[in-house]
Amino acid sequence: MIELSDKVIDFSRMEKDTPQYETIRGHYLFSGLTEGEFDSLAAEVSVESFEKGEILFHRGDAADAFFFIESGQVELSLISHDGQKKIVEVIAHGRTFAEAIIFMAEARFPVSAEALSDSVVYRIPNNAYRNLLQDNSNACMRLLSDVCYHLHQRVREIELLTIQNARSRLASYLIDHIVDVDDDEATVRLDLPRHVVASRLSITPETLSRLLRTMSDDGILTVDDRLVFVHSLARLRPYD
Amino acid sequence: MIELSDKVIDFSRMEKDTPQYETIRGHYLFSGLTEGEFDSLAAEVSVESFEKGEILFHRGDAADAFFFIESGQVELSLISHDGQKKIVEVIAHGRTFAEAIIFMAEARFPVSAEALSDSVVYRIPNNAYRNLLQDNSNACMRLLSDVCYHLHQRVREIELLTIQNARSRLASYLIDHIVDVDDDEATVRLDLPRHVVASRLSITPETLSRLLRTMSDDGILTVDDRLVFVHSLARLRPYD
DNA sequence: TCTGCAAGTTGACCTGGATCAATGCAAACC
DNA sequence: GGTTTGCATTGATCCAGGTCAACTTGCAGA
Repeated sequence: MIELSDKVIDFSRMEKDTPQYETIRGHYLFSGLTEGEFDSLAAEVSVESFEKGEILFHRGDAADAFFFIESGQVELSLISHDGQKKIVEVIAHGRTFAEAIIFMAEARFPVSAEALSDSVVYRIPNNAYRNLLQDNSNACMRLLSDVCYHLHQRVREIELLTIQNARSRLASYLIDHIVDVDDDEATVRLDLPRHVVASRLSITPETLSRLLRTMSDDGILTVDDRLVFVHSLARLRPYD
Repeated sequence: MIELSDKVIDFSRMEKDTPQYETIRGHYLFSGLTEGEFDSLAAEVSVESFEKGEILFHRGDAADAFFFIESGQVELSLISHDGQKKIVEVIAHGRTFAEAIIFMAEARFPVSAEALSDSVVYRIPNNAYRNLLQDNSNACMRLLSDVCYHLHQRVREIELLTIQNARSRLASYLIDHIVDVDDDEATVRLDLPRHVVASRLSITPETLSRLLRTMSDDGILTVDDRLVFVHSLARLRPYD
């Protein structure tokens, strides 16, 4: 980690009316806490900056904290012995990640995390947060439903990987990233570089390129850099 | 569901010193409850019997309860539009399933459940259990770590599906089902029919058969019905 | 004992998507 | 300006694993 000393703020003394404060305070993991609870937690939070490509942690590292992204993007990935990488998820501003390890006994990160762009994150110690939950069943329930949501997302991904092919997975991805719908047409914004999208879909960049090509040739959609105009949602998903 | 009336017991009046009572009481989701809490929960639990092949629920059904298996086996599966089925998990005696939906707002089962053999299950209403958690942070924490465990299992499965091939997945499966190790040798017991194992590994029965054949031809292992004798764990996993 | 019927095996063949390699192309740098 | 560097596209080829079909085996029921 590179300490950009002028950027690293002392979290516990953060002004309470800044947008940064508002964002994290509004996050569902913290919005249920009282002012006092949050302040005591804030005293233990540290702020860290990472340059694009820097590793926040490796899979298997001891996990004693989770993270909130103040700015930038972080990819969570799995890496095989022969160097292959699969991006499980990309987390951006205002979201937390690795919060599911708060409750693991012998906690180790199940994925690796790498900054996709220059990023600033808040590191929140598991202990500190866990102590707060001890007598705050409200926050406890929120965390439970958060973790359950993640669990279902993973089940959905397993479904996409096993009983759907690359073409269907791309269709699902496009539908998930629609920014505007008009009846059977839609506009999709790909917020990530092509090779990252490909990895999320567990395909190669070549296959992604070819799939978009053939869909485009078939008149189903038009690609303009990171914008995709879907002309027929019906034809995008033949089944369902 | 077939009501095998002579088998369906009134759970709330179950004798407290039966093995059935001991088993469910010892389950981590219930062991943290006081006698009184458990009794009030038991009043809402119903007992249901299913014959082999019967469906407990379909994916997408409204989910207002989770289950504890008293006897038999239940498969959790995903089914695609064209009828393909992928078995996500097989649950047997003494374990719960679908407990992760307790906290979903608009709760729907993310998978389908079917009895693999004749089974007796206890149906536990979400509401009843959730109410107990409200002021029992101990039980709450247990559930949290349970759900986190499942989440990590799913992440592990995604890893196996994306960055490992069929051969490696089978190796992992065999290693997970070892019943006895002796240095570099091991005995594995396959507790499920071949085609179920295949589905769990997201391969066809044909491929499973062929993989075992070639491993057997290579002298890595010997297959005797549902028993597999691994002669070299080292050669089973070339990497790792 | 015969007669399904479902599970498992084996062989022949096919195909979706990976791999390898060449090219384009834009931003970043000297 | 030119050069480097890294992502994206395209074509040619390959292969793991699926599909289809034939055959075997074991067992449940009449």
